[in-house]
Amino acid sequence: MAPGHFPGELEQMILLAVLRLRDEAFALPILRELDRKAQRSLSRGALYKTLDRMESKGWVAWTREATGPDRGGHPRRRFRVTPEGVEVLRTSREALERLWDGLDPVFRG
Amino acid sequence: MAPGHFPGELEQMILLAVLRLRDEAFALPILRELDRKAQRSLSRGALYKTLDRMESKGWVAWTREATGPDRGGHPRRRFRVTPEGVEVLRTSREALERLWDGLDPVFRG
DNA sequence: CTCCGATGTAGACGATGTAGACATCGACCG
DNA sequence: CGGTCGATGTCTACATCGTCTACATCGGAG
Repeated sequence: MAPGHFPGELEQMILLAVLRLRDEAFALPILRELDRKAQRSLSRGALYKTLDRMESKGWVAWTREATGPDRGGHPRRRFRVTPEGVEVLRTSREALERLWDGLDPVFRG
Repeated sequence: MAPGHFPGELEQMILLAVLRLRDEAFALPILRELDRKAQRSLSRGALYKTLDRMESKGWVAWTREATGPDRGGHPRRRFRVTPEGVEVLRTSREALERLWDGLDPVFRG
């Protein structure tokens, strides 16, 4: 998209969580990953909303997985990051990287 | 503040630009730094709005610098990041760091 | 006096972040 | 069979963030 288009703070983290989970990127696992790795807890509604918005921007895509192993219920959605999604993530990371670069180490923690 | 409180994408970059500029953190220099280091261009209005919001959250503070060296005009505002601001920046960076950690190098660029 | 450049401020609005209520569908338990 | 529970999804409403354009100020240059 537009070169100056950066993903939001939450979008970034969700994109990363989906990448990390590879073929296990379903809603609940994503929530758990965010909570464990980033101390970032949010509701399912918030997650789906963001995921849907990113889908319309072409950063993620998904497929319905017909009913899980044993548990019944709605077919769940398996998410994946598109090449465009990887690209905006990379762009964002590089920008942050350059801004942190050279900063007094006392700020890094 | 609240443990789950992360700075927005733009807030993060502005905080970093202010840190980088040390005692030269005035509006225009911040805009230039963002543009050069992060290819992130925005209007002055957008910058001030964000800076003001961060002030009310206690992440930045500023002082009026009585008229510059020679140029006349309004006294300009010199910004600085507060300890709280440094803290949220650090938290955010660490979260992102952990999410990127271990990801296939092909995603990093 | 007027125009200009460096600043700041105000107002409006679209985009992002977030929660909570509500709906489905099997499994399991009387 | 009816009720409850857990894993899922969907929808609505709202708060916060990101952004621009227009407007106001104040010296210096013409």
